[in-house]
Amino acid sequence: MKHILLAEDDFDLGASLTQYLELKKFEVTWAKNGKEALEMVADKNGRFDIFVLDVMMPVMDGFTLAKELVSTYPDVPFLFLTARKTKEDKLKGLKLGADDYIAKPFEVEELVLRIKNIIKRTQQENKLLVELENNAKIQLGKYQFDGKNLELIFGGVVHKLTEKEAQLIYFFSCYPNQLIPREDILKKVWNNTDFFSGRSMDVFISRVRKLLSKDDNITIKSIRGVGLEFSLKNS
Amino acid sequence: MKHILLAEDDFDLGASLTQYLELKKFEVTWAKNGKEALEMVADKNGRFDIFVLDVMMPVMDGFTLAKELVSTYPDVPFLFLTARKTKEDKLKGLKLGADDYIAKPFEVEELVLRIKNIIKRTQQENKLLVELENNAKIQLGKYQFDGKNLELIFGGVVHKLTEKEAQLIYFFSCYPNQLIPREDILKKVWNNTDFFSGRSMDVFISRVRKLLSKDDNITIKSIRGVGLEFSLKNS
DNA sequence: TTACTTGGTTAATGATAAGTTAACGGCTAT
DNA sequence: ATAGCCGTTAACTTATCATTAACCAAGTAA
Repeated sequence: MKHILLAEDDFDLGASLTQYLELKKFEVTWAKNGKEALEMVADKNGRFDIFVLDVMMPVMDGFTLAKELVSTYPDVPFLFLTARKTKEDKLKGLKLGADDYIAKPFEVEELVLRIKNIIKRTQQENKLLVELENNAKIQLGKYQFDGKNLELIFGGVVHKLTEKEAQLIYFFSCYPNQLIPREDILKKVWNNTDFFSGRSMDVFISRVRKLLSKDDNITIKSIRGVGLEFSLKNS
Repeated sequence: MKHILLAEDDFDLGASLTQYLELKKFEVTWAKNGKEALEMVADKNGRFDIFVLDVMMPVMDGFTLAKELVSTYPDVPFLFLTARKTKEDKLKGLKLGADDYIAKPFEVEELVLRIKNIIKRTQQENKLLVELENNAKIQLGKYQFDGKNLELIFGGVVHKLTEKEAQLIYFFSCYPNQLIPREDILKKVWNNTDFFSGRSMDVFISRVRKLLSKDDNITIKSIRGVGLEFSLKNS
């Protein structure tokens, strides 16, 4: 069962969210403010699958809370709930590394979807990471990708990769055949979503395309204004 | 069967780790604090394959425990579990010679992987060490390496090595044809990962390259920002 | 159409990691 | 003491690689 930490000061909203999420088979720990949240997380040594944080809370606000949390538990994904829908707020949230951002009022069903999505993604990434640690080479069409030794192998020929190239390829192979928002890649691989990182990413995508061009079944197509899709047709 | 000493005061975590590790066919001895751990290790004369130590424990903390353990059983690898993921802690751990460092919360699966990795590495190194202790010479391409007598022999000609040169060559020969992170070499050969040790290592790598340059099938190539690869083509 | 945006590609740039050689300084053994 | 050895530090050079810039092509809204 997935364990959610919910930090929400509003009693009504908190109670109904808790109830609904439990209905959806999540285990929910509900903290009424940031300080309480920190204590509850520490109690469990941070063993949560996701943190869901309200931005506006007394005692300690969501942003401050998030900052504390990431520093201690960098591997747990988190998303913000907020009444304000300003762009600055969103940016502030993303800068902290938030995995998502939902503006109140929202449909509970949508929150559940997003939570599920984030947890799924996180697990996906961990799964492949484990595979890599195990020395396993990942098969990408006719290529073999060895993320540990930074190698891309095609027909017995080994091509050395740089770290960033490898990271990007690794990230793509986590999400084959699905649309990946540019923002997500930037956050994960560049830890940064500014303009220049974006351009830098474009350069790397161009390179990776070239590196993987020997197999026609691998394509990286871009969806203007949204993101990229790494397709792997298995012929 | 590999034998793990687990020092962990948290009952829940300790119990679940023990259970999981046993499931993965490890023999687990679980100590609830540092003092108990020392006794248990002494009981078995230190015959463990790895020590897994929680940093924060009552009676005797993980760092103190580790210090005691390395002084008596320097050959057993160990890793730290810790809730805090501060840089100082990590550095403190590495200074003590820790082989790894896992921040809570972690996936149990990840812990298993790291444990396996460390044990594998240690065995790899021990295997060659035994080889050296016994018949004293390792074949490296056209060279013979005698780590015990600090000699490198090429075509009957004996070249005397210094201790560090020998250690480095020995370390490389443990991991032929794979990327070795700089940090790993520094930890093992220099017991230190600071800037100057790194530069010192560069000097030695340069020397070793020269020493081994008479056989074209031996190369030490560096992967910027990551590490080195000692390749041994057998022609 | 025009004006503007987004992304692709290539080349130039600059930061910094690594390579190399030499000088230094703490030991040890004489 | 002192000469020699050896690991470290320093100084300088070279190479690598992510970033930035510059220029293009394809989309999109007016």
